[in-house]
Amino acid sequence: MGHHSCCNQQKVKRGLWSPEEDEKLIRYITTHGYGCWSEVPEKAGLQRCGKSCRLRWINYLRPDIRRGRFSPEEEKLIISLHGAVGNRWAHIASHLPGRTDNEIKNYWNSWIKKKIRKTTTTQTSNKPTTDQHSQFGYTSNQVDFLNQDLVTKRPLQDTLFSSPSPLFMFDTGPVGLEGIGTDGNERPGELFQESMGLNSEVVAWHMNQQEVPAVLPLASFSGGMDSNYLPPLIESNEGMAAMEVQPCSINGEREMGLELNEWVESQQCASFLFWDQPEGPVLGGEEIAPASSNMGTMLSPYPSSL
DNA sequence: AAGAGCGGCAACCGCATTGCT
DNA sequence: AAGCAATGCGGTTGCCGCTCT
Repeated sequence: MGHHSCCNQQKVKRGLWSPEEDEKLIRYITTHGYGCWSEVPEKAGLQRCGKSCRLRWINYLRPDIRRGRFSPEEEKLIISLHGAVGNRWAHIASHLPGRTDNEIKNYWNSWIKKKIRKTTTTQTSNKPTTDQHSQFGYTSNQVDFLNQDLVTKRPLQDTLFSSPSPLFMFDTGPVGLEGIGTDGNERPGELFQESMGLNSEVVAWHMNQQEVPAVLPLASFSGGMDSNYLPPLIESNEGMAAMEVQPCSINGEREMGLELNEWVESQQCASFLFWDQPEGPVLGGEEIAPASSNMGTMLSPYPSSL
């Protein structure tokens, strides 16, 4: 198609929407719905193409839209989901109620990249420290991964969703990975890098137990999922997106004295990101992220490089 | 004060996908 | 099965406001 059929009409207006146009579109959609977007402009008295109307409604005018700054929890969720599915903005947006793909895409392309570059610049001249990363809300392992993603543009979802291994594991325990590692000095970034060479993936979300009581059987995640699959999110009582959880044996393995990377390997896991740990120090006494979140610890997985 | 540079973001473009005939 | 139209999606553009010099 050279031209969009919906935009073939003459004198279609382009550019920013005026308040009057917005009002017309809102009035029409709220009374008639939007069964066929190509019919909307004419019926609503707008000199726009249907596609433009749809975009305007979905991204800015629909009543359940959520505007304003992204919360730390949303930001973390975006980064985590982006690591899992790549630039599939609509997919990511589906896990952030009220947010649009366009908004998330813009956010990623400006704010998050800027943060990462800023951190990377610092990193090149100085050995990274926990403080440097936590000033932006990222741990070193997150930054490492994101840098890699930005540089290589590797289509991560290909490896993630083609893996025969269990893709998702969940830990409802209040301490999760606390104490994993035998020397007491391991940093999350090092653990992350060490685990990058493995060939399978796992998603492990360690959620706050009080907020996320639901349990889903692990088997429901381990096979037959289509390429669009992500575990379902549920709403906590604070309005945050949270993932349903399933107990796993992290603590048990820790008690057996395994290093985390060994444990990861034994579980056919590839890599992890570590989010907030509001319970206090973890991983050998290191606080791995600023305790700014009340979301609980969230472990986000990334597929290993092949 | 003014203009150049930059970044954020709304909107567009083109391709992919879906659904209908 | 093929063709077409509508919709969905991600990449990109370009305007506008802010900051810097």
